[in-house]
Amino acid sequence: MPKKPTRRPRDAQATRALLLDHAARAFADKGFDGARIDEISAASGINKRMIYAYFGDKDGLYRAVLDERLSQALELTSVAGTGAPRAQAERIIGRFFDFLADHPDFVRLLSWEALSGERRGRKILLQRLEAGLEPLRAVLRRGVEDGTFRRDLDPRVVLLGVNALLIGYFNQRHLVEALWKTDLGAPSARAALLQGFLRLLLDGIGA
Amino acid sequence: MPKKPTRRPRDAQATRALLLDHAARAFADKGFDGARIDEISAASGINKRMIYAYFGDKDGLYRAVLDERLSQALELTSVAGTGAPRAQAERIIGRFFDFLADHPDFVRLLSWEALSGERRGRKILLQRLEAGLEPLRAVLRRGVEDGTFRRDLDPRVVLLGVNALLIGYFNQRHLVEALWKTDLGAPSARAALLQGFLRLLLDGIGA
Amino acid sequence: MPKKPTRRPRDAQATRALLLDHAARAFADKGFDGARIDEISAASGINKRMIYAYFGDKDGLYRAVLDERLSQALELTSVAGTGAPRAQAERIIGRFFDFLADHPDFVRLLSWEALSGERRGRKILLQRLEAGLEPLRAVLRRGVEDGTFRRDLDPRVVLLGVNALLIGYFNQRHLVEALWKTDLGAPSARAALLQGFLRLLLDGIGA
Amino acid sequence: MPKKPTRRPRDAQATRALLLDHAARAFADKGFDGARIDEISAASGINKRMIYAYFGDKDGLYRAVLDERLSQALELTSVAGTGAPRAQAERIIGRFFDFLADHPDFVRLLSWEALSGERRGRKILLQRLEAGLEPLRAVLRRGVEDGTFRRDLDPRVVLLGVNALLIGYFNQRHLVEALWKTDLGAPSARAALLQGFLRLLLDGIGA
DNA sequence: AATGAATGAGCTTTCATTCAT
DNA sequence: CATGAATGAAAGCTCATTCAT
Repeated sequence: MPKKPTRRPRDAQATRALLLDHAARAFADKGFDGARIDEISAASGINKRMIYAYFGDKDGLYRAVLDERLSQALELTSVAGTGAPRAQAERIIGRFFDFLADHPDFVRLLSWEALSGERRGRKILLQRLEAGLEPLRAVLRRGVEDGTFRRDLDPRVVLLGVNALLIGYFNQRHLVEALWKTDLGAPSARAALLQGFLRLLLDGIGA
Repeated sequence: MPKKPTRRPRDAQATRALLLDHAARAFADKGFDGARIDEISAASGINKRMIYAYFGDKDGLYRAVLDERLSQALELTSVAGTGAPRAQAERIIGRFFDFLADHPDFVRLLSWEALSGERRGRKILLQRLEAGLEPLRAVLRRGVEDGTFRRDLDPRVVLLGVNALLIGYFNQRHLVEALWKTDLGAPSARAALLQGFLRLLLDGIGA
Repeated sequence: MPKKPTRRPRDAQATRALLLDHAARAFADKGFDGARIDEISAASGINKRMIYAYFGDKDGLYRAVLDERLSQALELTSVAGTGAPRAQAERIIGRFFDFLADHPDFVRLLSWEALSGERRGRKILLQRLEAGLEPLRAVLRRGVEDGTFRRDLDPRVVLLGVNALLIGYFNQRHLVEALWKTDLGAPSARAALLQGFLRLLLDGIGA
Repeated sequence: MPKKPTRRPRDAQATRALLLDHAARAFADKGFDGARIDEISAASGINKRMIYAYFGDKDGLYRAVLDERLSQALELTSVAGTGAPRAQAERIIGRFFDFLADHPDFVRLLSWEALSGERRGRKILLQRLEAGLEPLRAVLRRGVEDGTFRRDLDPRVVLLGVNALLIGYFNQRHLVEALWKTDLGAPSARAALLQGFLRLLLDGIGA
């Protein structure tokens, strides 16, 4: 008789990663308070106990998810580019746009954290996010110096604007699609949208 | 025999309003899952049972809070203005800015709802919000027609931008203040910030 | 049709007392770590939740039990007597003996606490116990002065001895009975035992 | 390929002894229910699995600890002495006193067991303990016969008294020290205390 | 022989909700 | 109307124990 197929990975790294993955999904989906340890455990097929072995408690798991996703984000979005300020700014923002488009969980995670984080003293978030946009800040400064951009431009406001606009959009993407009655996932629509954002951010609305 | 020390509140309406108020604070603070019926009852000094009498259940209370706050918002921000498109756009956005600055609970409520809402089928939100910016849409259209604004301007993108930028900012206001090391509540700083937002939204970053 | 006989006391004081009672039994029986909240709740027929409402947590319940039982003990054993030191000492010790004999749970509670208490910083115990024997201390001092007792008598050692002997005995009563093959609960045996203890404590073993 | 970093301890006996040692400390410290297999394993640096290999389960480990410590105690306290009954009694009790003073873990182990033991059917304890004091019993009997001790002396009560007093004291030693505000570990204080105990046990309190 | 990952049962605690007064 | 005691379901977390390597 074949024994029960007790599938036990016995690979700590893999188990950890699997848990982290399902936890990310759960936290992104329902937030910290809404996510359920039991569900994460069941979904990943890994015993609940392991979560506590690896991450201490629910909060530890949450923190681990946040850290991991955040450093992944910073890594994938970091660009060191050359060229004219305007073109470079477009490239950086475009890169950020693409990353967010491809990582909806990350966007939601970020948004939950922004709302609930203060109470827990985990303000690292926006800081690191803006740090991730440091290259953009440099480009803006350079652009102001060489006259490409407005003299009175406040880079901080621009950074805030980029973050708010892009994250705000991707956060509500499905809702926006419903409102606009378009599928914004298709490559062409996506490109057009990015153009719209860039025009707004870079040129404003004036003629 | 001493009589029962039953203390009757003034009337049902007042009780309801009081509950709604404390519930709003709680939901704004910790979100739907994080808020506690017990805490709302304790904070408002009104018996838990009343919440169920008036609102049915936690979800009903939440919905009531949302409805009440949303209609209040629409009422307070509706502007029917005349004048040049540019000036009028500034006025509308400024009004929205002021409202959000003065109603931080509303901003948070909105954001929580945006994150958790889909599961509960309360998508009314952004819809009504954009409806509230309908005047701005009209102004934009007019401005495009008379050549004040860009030909290829997509009003929807602008509306999204206004919403995202302002709500995104006020949502993280304390964090942004910490990052920038300024108190953005003072009238002058507040006015300057609004100008910065308007410049970005209306003129972009170009020279 | 008669409804289910959901017996709900709805009497906070009674409920509290009932819980305290069953908790005392459980803690006395198995100690803090061995006692089970579920069992206490089931045995008393009161919902688990109430324990947390009244006592906060398991530790709070334990503390409440200890406090209540201890003050009861101090109350019941306090004697203000007159007469010759020797006779008075006998009466005080006899009273203590009787109390312990009649409250086996108290004895065990005390012993568990003595063992596990240090870690929790609840050393109040022996202190209060010796405080309860304060009258005996006074009698000893008086007896030393008037020559009834030894000059070099150390009252503290006697107090310790009384405590240790009596509590030590009642703690192991069943075991002692098995060893000695007698029933020490019967009135006559009990009186004889007390006499034995008094002789040992007061007269020692010498001829 | 690097080899597996398996570190083999010297031998099975040493491993067993090490485990027993740390287990004794843990059980003495927190009792059976309070002790943690994980902690014992971690403290001794020996894999948890070994505990199960050597002792079967937690209960087996506990029993092993108890047996080992108990036989060690009996061995170390056995005295075969000669001389006058009174002097000999003092020597036996003194020996017991010294042993308990030097083995605080043993004292606590004994006390935990006395409390929780019945349920587990390990009553051997006090039996063996009194057996250990068999020599004292013989001396007492001899003393009664030759008129050194009281006619009506009940040796069993004395044995109980010696046990209760000494174990009761060493069990609460730190607490007693705090109450009396003395360090009872210093040789002189220790000797004085023993004298006090002996006087109480042998001479009582009378003048 | 030895390791460390994995497990299931069961523990304490919390929560929205209801009932008796 | 109003109260606060009471409840069941389920949450987070812990433990002794076993399995695969």
